[in-house]
Amino acid sequence: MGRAPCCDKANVKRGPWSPEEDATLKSYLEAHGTGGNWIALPKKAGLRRCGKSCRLRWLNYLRPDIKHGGFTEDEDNIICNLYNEIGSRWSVIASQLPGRTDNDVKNYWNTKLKKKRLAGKVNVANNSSSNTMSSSNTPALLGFASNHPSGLPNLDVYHCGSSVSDIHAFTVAECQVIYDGATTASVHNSAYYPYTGFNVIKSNEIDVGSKVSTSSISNSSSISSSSSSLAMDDKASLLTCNRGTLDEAAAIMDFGFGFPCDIVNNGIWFQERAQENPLNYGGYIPSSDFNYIC
DNA sequence: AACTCTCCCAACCGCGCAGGT
DNA sequence: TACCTGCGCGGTTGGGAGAGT
Repeated sequence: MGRAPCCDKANVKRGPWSPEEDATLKSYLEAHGTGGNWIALPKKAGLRRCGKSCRLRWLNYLRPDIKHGGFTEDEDNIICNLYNEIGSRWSVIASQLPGRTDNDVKNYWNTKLKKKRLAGKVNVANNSSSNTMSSSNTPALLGFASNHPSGLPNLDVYHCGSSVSDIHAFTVAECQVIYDGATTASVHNSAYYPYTGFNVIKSNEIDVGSKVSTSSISNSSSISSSSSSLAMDDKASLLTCNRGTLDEAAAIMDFGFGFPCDIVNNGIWFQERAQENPLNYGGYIPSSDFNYIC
């Protein structure tokens, strides 16, 4: 026996929505919300539509924060980079593009971007030498903006150049970690990590000895081990802080070569974070969401 | 002008999952 | 534990619009 239909298809209208239906649905939702039940909604709103159809119409078209119109080049690049990383998880990709829906992104990919990408007209972050890091840049520290909805804590802080596009390899001597000391203990349990002020830990307070085996992770690309920078080779070098509760959480990660994060256009892609919280944020954080501290 | 082809996107479909009973 | 129901997701389709002949 097949699955029961979600509604009585003989008695619901299908096909394109009329302006009157749009207005009815919109005014009902603005006045009453969904009530947590899309299936019952059309009857309450006086619409001869399937609940799923109402939901789709609202989410993909009527919502006030929907952005209609063409995609920007930045959006193209974000989509391509995320597609490279996670494939066709359109809802995850769309969550990184404010105002865009998964349907929008999916349609755009299938009709335009796939071809554009094949033609080589979209920048895609990869492990090539284009991400070569220079250690001669002015050191800077980079932390997440306060209350970032990704839940990523401020105490994951990264050493970089003067801008995201200028992130470079850090040397052991340059290592610093900044963290929010006040709420460290709750970081793993809190979706929102309140900023209450940074502390700075000098490099001599960091345990540089620990390495994390990446045997369960696909081989990452090699970073030169001959420089004074941290070498990754086939391991991920994490500098864990050895101060109490920060021991687990505070880490400096190396950049740009696949694991654990990549610089992508206008932001940074966190492979591990994507796995932790794939449904909502996908591990991509745009550069505008970072604080810069020199 | 008429017809055909291609592109685009709104909408539909069915499945997997989560939550409730 | 099993079943039911609703939600959310990704894949697919249908038809309108515009381009090409």
